[in-house]
Amino acid sequence: MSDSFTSLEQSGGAGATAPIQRRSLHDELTDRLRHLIVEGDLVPGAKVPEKQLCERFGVSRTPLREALKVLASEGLVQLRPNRGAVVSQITLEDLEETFPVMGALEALSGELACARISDRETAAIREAHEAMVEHYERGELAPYFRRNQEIHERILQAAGNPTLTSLHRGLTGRVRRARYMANMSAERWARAVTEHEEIMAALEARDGPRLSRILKDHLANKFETVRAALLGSD
Amino acid sequence: MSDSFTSLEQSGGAGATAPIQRRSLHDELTDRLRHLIVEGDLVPGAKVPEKQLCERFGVSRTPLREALKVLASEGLVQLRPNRGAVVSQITLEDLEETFPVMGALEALSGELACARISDRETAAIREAHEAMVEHYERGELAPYFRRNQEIHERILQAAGNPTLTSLHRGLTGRVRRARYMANMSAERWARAVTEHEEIMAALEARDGPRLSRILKDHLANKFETVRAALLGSD
DNA sequence: ATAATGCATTATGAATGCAATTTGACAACA
DNA sequence: TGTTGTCAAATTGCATTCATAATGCATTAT
Repeated sequence: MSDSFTSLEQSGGAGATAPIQRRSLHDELTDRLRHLIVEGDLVPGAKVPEKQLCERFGVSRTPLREALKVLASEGLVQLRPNRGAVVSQITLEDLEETFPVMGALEALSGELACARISDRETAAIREAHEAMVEHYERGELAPYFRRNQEIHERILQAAGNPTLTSLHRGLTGRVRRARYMANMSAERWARAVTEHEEIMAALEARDGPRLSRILKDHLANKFETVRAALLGSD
Repeated sequence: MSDSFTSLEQSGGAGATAPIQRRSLHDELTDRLRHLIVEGDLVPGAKVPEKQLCERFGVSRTPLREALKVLASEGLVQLRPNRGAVVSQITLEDLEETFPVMGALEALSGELACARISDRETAAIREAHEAMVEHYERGELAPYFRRNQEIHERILQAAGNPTLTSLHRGLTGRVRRARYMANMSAERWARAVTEHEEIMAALEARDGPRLSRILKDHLANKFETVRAALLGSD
């Protein structure tokens, strides 16, 4: 039996024998709602009437409410007893406490990644890095941002620590709604690219402590940018 | 009207006019279930039939299911579509990835705490520390453990970063079920107490980087103990 | 005119009901 | 003997229903 399974596994190729994924409604809903919130389609502070969302998604209230509970535990919405859910506001204070934590997590990811990453993956990240630099030189903000994000995600991935990845993802979701990157000054942008060069160097040298420090500083700088943008716009 | 309210406030005494706290069932249930799991009353790997729990708590399935969703998002239970929930197993691999993350978080908490803690709170922690040492000298494991936990929680608290506290709490919950501290050797115990002396010293000196490093190492050592216990018992 | 009160409407919290899926047992068959 | 197929019981996922609290509005009193 183990044999037949193995042969199946081999002949079928990657994923062919993976369990067909039949997602439950509440699971699907959770993802969709999270997406709506993270991408800003549901504005912070807005009430989230259950009925309206039910009609929007064509489901009953039960799975929707289950999804809301999960999102509440992630901090994306707030549930006020008997008074419904609101999309969480993200305040400067929130960011002030979120960034150091993300910094600590990214620092750890750098440390772990250096210890475990393969040459192959390093090369892949290098590739993403070059692409990102090109976008920078052309002044293409959105593609730059995507590549940037990809690099950080790949480092996280290379750390090989799902718990770490998951916590980081949660914080990213909270913060992403505050996309003030558009306000990024030319100087800050140049500086960020420089920092990324350093990140690549440390990664390719497998210098964990150094990468760790750079990532932490990188995030701290990023926060300063965001803070400046926030204070400036108010 | 403001007058009468004020007088009510004053005559009623503390809390008499405070909003009566009405927790929703699912919220209460979430806490209770979490407690059952963290404290090991529900053994890892065990199935969690909804009906049985409903009878146990005297509620219907709706709030119970909502609670399970939340616990699943915390990683305490696993939900298998159409197949119910099981209490998550905690494997050595899980611990191996959880501890470094906790280490990073505690390190950050040390850093932040040193920057913000008051003399008053430092003194309170010192008090807890002395009490813990006494329990150690008397060989009272359980009270020792409680004090130990109290100290780490107070440092977390002193860091003044709810996000950090919350993430840490989540990980603690996962790990606490693996209470192999009873297997702690005399040497390890002595070493742990020494480390706590160092923690106190660094905290009282407001030496953030040093406290940070000590906490990280402290946790790494703790993990080694747990790992040894795990490997030994299998 | 303004503020307070009572009522109707609406939304949320929880329970129940129903369809679909899984599970376990037992029989048929190679 | 071991495998496969079928079916009943149990369990889960979701929709619906009922109960309770919150909200909006009209009325009334000051």
